[in-house]
Amino acid sequence: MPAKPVPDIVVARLPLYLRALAAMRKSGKTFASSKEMAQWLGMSPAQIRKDLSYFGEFGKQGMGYAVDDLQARLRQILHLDREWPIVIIGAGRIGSAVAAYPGFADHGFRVCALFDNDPAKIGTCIAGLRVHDVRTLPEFVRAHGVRLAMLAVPAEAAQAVAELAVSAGISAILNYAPLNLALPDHVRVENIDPALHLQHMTYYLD
Amino acid sequence: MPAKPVPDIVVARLPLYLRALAAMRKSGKTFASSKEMAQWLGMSPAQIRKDLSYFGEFGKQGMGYAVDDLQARLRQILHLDREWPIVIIGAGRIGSAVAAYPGFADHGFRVCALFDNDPAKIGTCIAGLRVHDVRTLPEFVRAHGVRLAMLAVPAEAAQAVAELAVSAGISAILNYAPLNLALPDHVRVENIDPALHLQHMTYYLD
DNA sequence: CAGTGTGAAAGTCTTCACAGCT
DNA sequence: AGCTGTGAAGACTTTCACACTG
Repeated sequence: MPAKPVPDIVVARLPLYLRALAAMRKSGKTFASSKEMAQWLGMSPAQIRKDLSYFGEFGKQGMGYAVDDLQARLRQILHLDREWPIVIIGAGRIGSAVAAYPGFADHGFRVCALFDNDPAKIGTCIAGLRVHDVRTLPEFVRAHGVRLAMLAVPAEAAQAVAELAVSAGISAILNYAPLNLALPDHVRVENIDPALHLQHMTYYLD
Repeated sequence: MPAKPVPDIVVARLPLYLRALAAMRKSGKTFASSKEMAQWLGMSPAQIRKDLSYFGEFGKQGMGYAVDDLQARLRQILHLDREWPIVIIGAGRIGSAVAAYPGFADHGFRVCALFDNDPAKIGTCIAGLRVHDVRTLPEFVRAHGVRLAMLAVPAEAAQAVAELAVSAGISAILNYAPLNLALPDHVRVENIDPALHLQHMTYYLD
């Protein structure tokens, strides 16, 4: 759809717009201007308009954007107009916490299984989900057409497990392990590391 | 120390360098070149050199950087040469998971208390930590000189609780609630939202 | 008019490429 | 030879400012 290539940084902001729109909707608004959304999100109106303009002309002059409409368009653009199955690899503390987090289901992601290599965990249930042997991961991923994985294993194991996942068909990984995964270019990786954020913030203290 | 103002984006990468150095050290190296670190981190050597040059000349020509030395310098720069007490606000699923995560202590952060407003939780222990009444937060923060907080309350409550924390002396917040906190400029806020990352990645699927 | 969409300007960040040190 | 530190170039991002529209 986009005539010109869309910068990744712009794509990264679209989910924020979706979040702002959800808030607008909850407060009963049917139209939202770039200014209102910008205020809610703590960013500039111009940036929102420019970002959206990469994908089309969604606004009405003098009115702003129709909330429902823009929400639907953004969902299409982000491929959120369907349900995405996800697997969680690693059933330790982080994996369990992530599995129990309801915020994914709310956004159209369905966590459908956990994987671990610890025999003591395999076969048990965590947050209502069965823990499978990680060796059965490829089979499971292929059978269910899973594309997304959240990786919550110890750093030492992460690279090998990630490669296993990718070879089975996983093409996007949300990585909680504190290292850089080296994977083929066609695989998207995003990292989450709270410790990194804390270390960043202490720079500004004192 | 820095003669020229350091871009925030550069500060954000320093913890990554610390992580690379820890890995180098574990594998017994005493010197690390920008090239080696860059490879480990998946970035360019030039960027590492430029980033470090904001803070001084730490490298030895022809050798690279002395691992231990650079590690110590970066720790100083990031104010990680001390222990930082942290409070966690919100003892629900996320707060509990974060409290149990050992990764903070490993990096010099000491989680020292949890706060909640649910009478059923107050007084109990989670991950070995007492859950306090959130109304006693200001008192606690002042008494212990806490500057850092992790915020893990429902979105509706987040802004009010954040203001309470800031008025008590908190000056940096790691926010897990899915909204933009509006706080005075002197307060640093960083956000963690896994759902946002997933929504970002699905753009590139199919 | 209020508010979009957008070129052009300004600002920021990354990479290049090379002098200079060990 | 090998690698740092760094101006200058290049790439990317944000902001400005205004023509245009319902």
